[in-house]
Amino acid sequence: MSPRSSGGSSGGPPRGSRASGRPTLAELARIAGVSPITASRALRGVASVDPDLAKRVREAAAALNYVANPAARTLASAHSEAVAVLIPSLSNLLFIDTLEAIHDVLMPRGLEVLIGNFHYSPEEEEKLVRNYLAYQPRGILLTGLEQTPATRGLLAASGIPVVYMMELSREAGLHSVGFSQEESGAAVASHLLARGRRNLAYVAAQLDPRALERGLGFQRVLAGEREVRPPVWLSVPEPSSVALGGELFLRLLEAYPDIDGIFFCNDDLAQGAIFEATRRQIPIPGRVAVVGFNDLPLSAHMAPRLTSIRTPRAKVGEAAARRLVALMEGDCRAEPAIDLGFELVARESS
Amino acid sequence: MSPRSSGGSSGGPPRGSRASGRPTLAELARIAGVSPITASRALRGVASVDPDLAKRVREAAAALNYVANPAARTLASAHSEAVAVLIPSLSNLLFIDTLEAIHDVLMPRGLEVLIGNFHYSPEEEEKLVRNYLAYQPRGILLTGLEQTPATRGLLAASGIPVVYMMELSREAGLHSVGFSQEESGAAVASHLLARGRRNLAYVAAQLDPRALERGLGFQRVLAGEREVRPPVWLSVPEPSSVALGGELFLRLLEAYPDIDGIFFCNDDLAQGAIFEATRRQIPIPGRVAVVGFNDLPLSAHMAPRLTSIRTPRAKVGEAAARRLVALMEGDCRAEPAIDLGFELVARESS
DNA sequence: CCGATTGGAGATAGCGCTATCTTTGTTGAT
DNA sequence: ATCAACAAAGATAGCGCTATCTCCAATCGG
Repeated sequence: MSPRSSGGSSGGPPRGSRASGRPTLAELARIAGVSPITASRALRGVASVDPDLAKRVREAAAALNYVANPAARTLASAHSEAVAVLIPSLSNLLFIDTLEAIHDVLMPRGLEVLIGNFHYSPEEEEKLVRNYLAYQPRGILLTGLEQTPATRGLLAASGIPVVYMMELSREAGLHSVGFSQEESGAAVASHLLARGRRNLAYVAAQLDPRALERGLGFQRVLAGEREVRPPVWLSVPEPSSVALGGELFLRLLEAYPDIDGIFFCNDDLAQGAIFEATRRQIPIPGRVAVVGFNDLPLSAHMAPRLTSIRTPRAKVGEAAARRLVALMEGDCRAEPAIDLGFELVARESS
Repeated sequence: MSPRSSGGSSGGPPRGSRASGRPTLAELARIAGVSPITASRALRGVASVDPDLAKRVREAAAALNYVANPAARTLASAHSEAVAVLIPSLSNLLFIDTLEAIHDVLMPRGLEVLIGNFHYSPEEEEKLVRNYLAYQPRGILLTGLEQTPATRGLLAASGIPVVYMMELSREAGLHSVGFSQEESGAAVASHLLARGRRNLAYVAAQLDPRALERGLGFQRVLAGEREVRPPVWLSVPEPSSVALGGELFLRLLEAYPDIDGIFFCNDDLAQGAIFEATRRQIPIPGRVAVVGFNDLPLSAHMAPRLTSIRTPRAKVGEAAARRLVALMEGDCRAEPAIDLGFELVARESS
C-alpha cells in the first residue's frame, strides 16, 4: 500500500528508526518513556519541562548517541542553527584570524559556520547571500560595506540579523565592528612626517575598498602639509605577494629616486621590499622608510623590524560574532558601530 | 481548525508561499504550469523530463529567483549536498591552502563545505564526526590517520565516502591523498649529510603526528650512518611561532655548541631561527645549516633564503576533493592511495 | 469546598521537498 | 487495426522534527 517502507501499520521496519541507522526522536522518546514532543523540548532546554523528565531524556540521548536531524529541525522550525560568514578571500591570512575567532564564539553555542568566499566581487557576494538565505541562517556576518543594492534588499527582506565587519558605518540600524581604515592611513602619514620624511609614496596591489580608504587617509594628511608633495600612488591589479613587494619597491625607487618614505598597503608587500633592500644593500630606514599594514607575526622579527599598523583582526571576529548572537537573541539596544581601533607599531624600518 | 495558517482548504495565505516570503516549489510549478514533482525533476536535471518543460521551469525559477530549501531537500532525500572537512588547526596557514583548493573543487558542484577544527584532538574529531554525520553529508574529508576507533566505526557504519588527507595509508579500502612524511624527513637528513653536516638536531613545537613521522624519518637515515650521532631531539608543547623558533635556536646552540645542522619541523620556527641568527651575527649556513618544512611563500625571499620541503598542500586538497566526488558518484576503481610527493628546495640556509 | 486559574504533558498537523507508485500518452510489432 | 511495451507526467505519502492547540491535574482565592 504505502510507497515507503515504514508507512503501513503492519510489518516493515520498526517505526522511529532512520534509514541511516541513527535513532530518531520517536525512538528516543519511547526509551525515555515520554512523548516525542516532550523529548524535543527537553533537548532544546525549553523551561516548562519537569527536571526529572528532562534528565531521563538527556540520559537516553546519551545512551543512544542521539543527535537531532538538523534538516528536520530546520524544516519544522523555519530556521537553522547556522550562521553564514562571507569573506573576500580565503588565501589571505588576515581573514583566517577573524574566522577562527568567529568559530570560537559560535561553535560552543551550537551554531554551524557557513563560510563563503566572494573573491572581492560584490556580484559573487550577492549570489552567495541568495544561496545562503535558502539555509535560513540565524545570522549573517559580512566583510566590508560594498554590497550591491540587491544584496542589501535581500538581507532587509529576510529580517535576519547582519553584522558588518572591518569597516565602520554610520548608517542607522546597521551594526558594524571594525576600525577606521581612513584614519589608519592618516596615522601612517603623520608618523612618516614626524620622522622627517617629505617625499612619500603609497603602494598597493589588488586595491580593495579598505586599502583604498587607507590610501585616501594617507593622502588627506599629506595634502594638509605645506612643502610636502602629494604622495606618489602606485597601484597594480595583481594579487599581493612578497615577491611583488620587492619588484614594486625597485620600480618605485627607479622612477622616483628621491622617495624617502613608502606606505605599503599590507605587510606582505612591505616585507618583500625590505628583503629586496637587504639584498641590494639599500639602507632602511636610512635611504627610505618603510611602513606596512596588518602587523603580521613575522614583521616584528625581521631585520630591520617592520613598522606596521596592528589591526584587531581576531577581536573584530569575536566582537562581530558576539554582537550577532546578541541580535539573534533580540537584544539590539547596544551601540550599532563598535570601533576597535588600531595601533601604529613603530619599529626599525621607519 | 488547522493549527498552522496555511492548512485549511478555505482562506489563509496562498498555498505555496513560504513564511519567509521566498517562493516554494509549488508556487514555481504553478507558474511554470507543471506539477511540483516535474519542477523538482527539471531543476535537478533528471533526464526523463521534456526539454521544453524543463526550460519553462528553469525560466520560471530565474524569474522568481527560486532557490530550493536545502532542509526540505535533505529531509526528503535523506542526504544533503554538503561535505564535511575536518582539519586540525585553522590558524595554521597550511591547511588554509588545502581548504581553499577543496572549496574551489566542491563549490562549483553545488556542494556546501562544512569546516570543523579538531585542534589536533582525536576525541574532539570524534565529536565533530558524530555531529556532522547528523547533517547526512555526501562525503567527508579527514586530515591524518589518527582517528579514534569509534570515529572509524561511525564512518564505516554511515557508508559515507571518506578521503584521508596529508598522510598515505596502505589499509585496504581506505582512500588517502598525501605524501610520505617519513620520507620527507629522511630527505632532509640526506641533504644535510651531503652538505657535510654531522651534528644534527630536530626541533619541533607542538609535535603533531606528521611532524613526529618526519622526525622519525630524519632519525632513521642518521642511524644508518657511521660516525654520525643520533640527532638531538628538541620538542616543546607550545604552539609554534616565529618568536619560539628564535628562542629554541638559541637554547639549542647553548646546550649543544657543536650542532652544525638543524631540521625545524616547520618554516615558522626555521624563519625565527634565521632572524635570530642574523641579529646575533651567527653565520648561516657557516656555523649551522637550517632547514624548514612547508616552503612558506616568505622562505624563498629571506636572507639567507631558507632551504625547505615544498609540500603539495593545495594539490592535496584538490586531489582529495576530486577523489571524494568520484566516490560520491560511485566510482571507486581508482588507486586508493595518491602520493603527490614532496620537493626539497635547497637554498642558501644549508 | 468549589470554580477559576495555571503549568506541564500530549495530540495534531504540517514545514517543502523527493521517492515511489500510478496513470496517461505514444510508439512499435504483429 | 490491436495490443504490448515503454516513456513521461502526475498523485500520493512521507522524511524527522517542532509550532500550536488541547487536555488534564494541581494550585489558589473566596
